[in-house]
Amino acid sequence: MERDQAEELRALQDTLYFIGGKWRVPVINSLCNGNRRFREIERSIPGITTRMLSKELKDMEMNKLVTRMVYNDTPVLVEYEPTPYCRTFGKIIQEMINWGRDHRKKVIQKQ
Amino acid sequence: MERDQAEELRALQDTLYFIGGKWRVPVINSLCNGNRRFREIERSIPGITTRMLSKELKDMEMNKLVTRMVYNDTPVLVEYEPTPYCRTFGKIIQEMINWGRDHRKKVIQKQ
DNA sequence: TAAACTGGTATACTCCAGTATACTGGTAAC
DNA sequence: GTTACCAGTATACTGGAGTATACCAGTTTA
Repeated sequence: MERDQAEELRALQDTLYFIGGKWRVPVINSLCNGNRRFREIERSIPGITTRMLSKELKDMEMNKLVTRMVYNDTPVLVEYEPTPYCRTFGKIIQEMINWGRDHRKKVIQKQ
Repeated sequence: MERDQAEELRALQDTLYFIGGKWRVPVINSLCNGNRRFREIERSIPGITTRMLSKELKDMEMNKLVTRMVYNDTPVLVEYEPTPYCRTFGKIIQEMINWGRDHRKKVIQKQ
């Protein structure tokens, strides 16, 4: 049986669309690494602005990648919990980390 | 030994940067599927324009992801050959295809 | 009591990735 | 002789992703 290139391309493009911008994957990664609070996530991703993180988390909440939990202690405590669905990105992210690592090695080697 | 989150993030961001825009991954995928000629690649990726494909292939040539071969028959024949390095993306792409497929299933299921 | 933390929002701006469209010069098929 | 293929280039335009910066109200630390 022949592989359906069109179907594969669709699946691929769905994933790329879902990943979207510059910050989605790093945010997922941060959550999967155990970071939960807003400033904690922010600090774990150098370069991201509050605005972008805020947008990203809202978007991810709508897409059921993250659950926003508010605890009414004083001061109020907010935690972002990655959903099981969020964690299904794990393999892709791991492959990306591996590739990036090898790439860096290769670049250093060349110099 | 503790995992180095900063190092992992760097590797991840390197990969994301390398992937760059909307078309890099689909083009790599097309090449890895055996498409070689300009119009052939173009047709295999619905929605891409000649301009974007041209830019992408040039960029990929500079980054040693693709080799441009010109055969001086008449009419001139041009072929784009993916380098071994290009093929190292295979795992990431496969994981992306898998994820996209599962995602689609999940979405259809919900309706 | 001033500084620094929390979890964000508001406004303004910029730049370039991606789109749209037309065109070229040569070859080959109908 | 006109339509269609090949492998692209040229020009013009735009939307929105991402940046920069300031601000808020409350709390805790020095």
